Amino acid sequence: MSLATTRCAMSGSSSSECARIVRVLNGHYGHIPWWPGDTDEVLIGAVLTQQTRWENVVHALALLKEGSLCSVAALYEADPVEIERAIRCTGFYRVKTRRLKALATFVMREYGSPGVMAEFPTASLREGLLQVPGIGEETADSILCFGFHRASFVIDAYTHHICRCAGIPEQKSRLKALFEDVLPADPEAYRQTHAHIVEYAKEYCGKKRCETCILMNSNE
DNA sequence: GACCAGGTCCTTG
DNA sequence: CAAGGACATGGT
Repeated sequence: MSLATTRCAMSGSSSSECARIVRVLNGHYGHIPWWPGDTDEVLIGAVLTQQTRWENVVHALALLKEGSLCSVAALYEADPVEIERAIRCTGFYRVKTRRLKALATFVMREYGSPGVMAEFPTASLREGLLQVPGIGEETADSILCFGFHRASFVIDAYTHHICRCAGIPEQKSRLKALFEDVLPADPEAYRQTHAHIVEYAKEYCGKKRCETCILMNSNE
């Protein structure tokens, strides 16, 4: 990539820095496919990907499909042992099985199906999801953003990390509001921006040190 | 063998 | 409220 590596003094507001991150990453990556798949798959994958590599999640989803367990309705009825066996490769498989059961129970009892859920407003869904044990802010927003195509921005460890590199020391809760204030209303922009951030972080940010946040510290 | 991965919850100080 | 630990397998 032919980007300046000179670091510049951080003089902009957090809001304009946020906008800059969105703009720079979009210019760098353009449109990239991210988390395709139906709503059921996103609901399940959102739990499985907690603190876990996506490749392992893909494998688990394939195993769930083989056992006809890759749907909220199926998980609702399934024997936990069967679920555990399929998702073992994602780690934390006992907790995650409990969380999937809790999520499936919530969806089936409160709505009847993910399809019916889609008729409800974002705020209502978010409030409900956060009541489910094992569904925190990031998982809830992932479900809303990628499963129901809502404009609810996902703040994960990567986003927090990159913002810190860019001189935005805000807390995660505050970051969500910052991005949502800067992004256009189009849910697709929310999806793409999150995708860009994750791709960027995985590609350039080392574990311990982060002298690699080149884009964030460049002049454009 | 050490260290980390697209978190969340519970316990402590 | 911040910090630390538990949950667990798989890749580097």
